Amino acid sequence: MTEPTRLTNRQVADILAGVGARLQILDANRFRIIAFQNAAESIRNLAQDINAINAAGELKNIPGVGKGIGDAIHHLLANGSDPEFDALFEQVPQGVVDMMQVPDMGPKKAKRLWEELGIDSVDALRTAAEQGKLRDLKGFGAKSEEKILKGIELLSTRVDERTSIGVARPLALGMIAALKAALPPETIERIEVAGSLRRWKETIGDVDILCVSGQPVLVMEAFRSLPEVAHIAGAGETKSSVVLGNGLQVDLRVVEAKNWGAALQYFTGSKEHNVAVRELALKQGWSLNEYGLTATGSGDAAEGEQRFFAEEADLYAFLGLEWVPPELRENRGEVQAARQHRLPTLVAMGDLQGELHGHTTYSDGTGSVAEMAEAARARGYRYWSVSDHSVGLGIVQGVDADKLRRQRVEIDAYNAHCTEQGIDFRLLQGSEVEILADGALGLSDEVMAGLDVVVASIHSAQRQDRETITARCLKAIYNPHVDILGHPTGRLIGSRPPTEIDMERVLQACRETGTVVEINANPARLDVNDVYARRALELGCKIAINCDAHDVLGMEIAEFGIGTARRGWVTAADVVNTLPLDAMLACLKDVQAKDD
DNA sequence: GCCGTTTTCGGCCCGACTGTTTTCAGTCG
Repeated sequence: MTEPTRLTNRQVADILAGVGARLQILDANRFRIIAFQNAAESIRNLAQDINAINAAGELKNIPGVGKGIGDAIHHLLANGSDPEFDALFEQVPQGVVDMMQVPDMGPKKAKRLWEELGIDSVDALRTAAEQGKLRDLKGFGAKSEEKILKGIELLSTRVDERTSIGVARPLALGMIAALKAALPPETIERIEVAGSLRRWKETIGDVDILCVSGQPVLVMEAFRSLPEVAHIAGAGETKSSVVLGNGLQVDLRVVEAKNWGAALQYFTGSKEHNVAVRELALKQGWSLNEYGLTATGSGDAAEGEQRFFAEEADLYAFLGLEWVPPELRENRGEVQAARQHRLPTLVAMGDLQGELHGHTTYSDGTGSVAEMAEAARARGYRYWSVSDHSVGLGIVQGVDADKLRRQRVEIDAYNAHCTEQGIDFRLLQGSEVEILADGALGLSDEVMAGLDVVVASIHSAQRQDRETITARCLKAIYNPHVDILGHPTGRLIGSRPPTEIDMERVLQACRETGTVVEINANPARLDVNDVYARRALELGCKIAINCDAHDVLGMEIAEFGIGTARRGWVTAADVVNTLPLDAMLACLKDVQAKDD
């Protein structure tokens, strides 16, 4: 019996989004459209495999999935297709859906161009615009053609539509610093990044900056004159949009001090979180916008009465909510938790006591053992684990048992120096041991037993099929000497997709064996991501937040790991490297085994 | 089509901007 090809969460989400887009073009009931879009987004952000959820008969537990969409997904997974969806995909060509990628081209325009001029692809759209065939259509003019051509151009030049937070954040902070420097000190009263950057999302669509100033025009002019600006996309009195050389769009909005709370809330998003908050406000008789609350007349306050909030927390409190940390604002249950005053106290930078995964010149790092130790101490860490690559990783000169012995001497000497000087710091000896293609490890059990911390990671044969790579990883997890699973999915944001590994089984095995799950803080990795981190907690796993530093500057990125952890609802108590040294070591497998 | 601190029906967020318009529809964030 042959099974249909197994659909991934992303594929199911894409199909549902495709259905939503086609319903939009066909001008279906707008709430039905939203339902498909919500379900697609919900499944895209799911930690568990949709097939497993389906097998357990729990599709309807997915937020946004009810009977109708649930049944359709069931069909889709069982047969590889759904008759109703197939008909929709047949009716509206993919090219017409693609046309909606062009800026300012929505479903209404796409539909009319398709129906009235037979345009059914972006290419056909370009040709028609070039030939001036669009201006005859009611509602279109020469300017529309120009705009469409420009939009198509933009589409083809912009390869990645989202920018890594690792790139966007320094750029945004740099622009804020430059803007302050360019203006008299008192011009800007407050300024902060908002949007997905403030939420520490792993990729950023565009940068939103919010500021309070009594002289908005002055601020706008200074902003548009910054040297990074390649193109000015919009220039209003309180709002400007610019595009930087790398294609990143940055929006700056100036508001009055009394609107700061509502404006910061509004521009931080996410859209889904804001919708949930506004719905809640409406139920209490208030309409919420970026300026504040306006009474609708359905509550106690007289219609039209306004409330302003200098701080975000005041707005949340007025609605009966705890202040929601930006990282949680994704409408993943945070509004309800805030109502019940049961939001978690998220892990913060200051909680980290040390790190358990980093490299030195013994493998592919550029800092010596002592240099890395000094850098760790400068950050206020109490411990840092030297975990160079083991043998088995082809491209890197790995560390074998012999080299480890020499390294141990160096580490012992550094620790002795700390003891003499009365310095409360301890270097640990570890390894980032290679999980080989067959699941064997790059070091023997005997050697690993002599190490303080063992991180096990996959760097090769990442294209193995789901079953193979999962079994390979499980073998490492069940090894009694492996303490931490390093960057579990192997993804590189924007350049390499995650392996096909079955994270649900991996996390369950980590829970069962007491293997710690890493959040690798490298902004190109952020692995595990926010969603898997939260799932790991649900299953009862422990987390480690590590920079995987390869040089002394490599420890500066810890904040990205913290941001990802916070997005995953992680508290300090969930993270082993927030513990003092002895308590942290007691969480690791080897020590537990020795105690037995 | 989904959902429930107005739960099995009747709701479902808000404002700015743009281009083509003489009052607005469409798009976006």
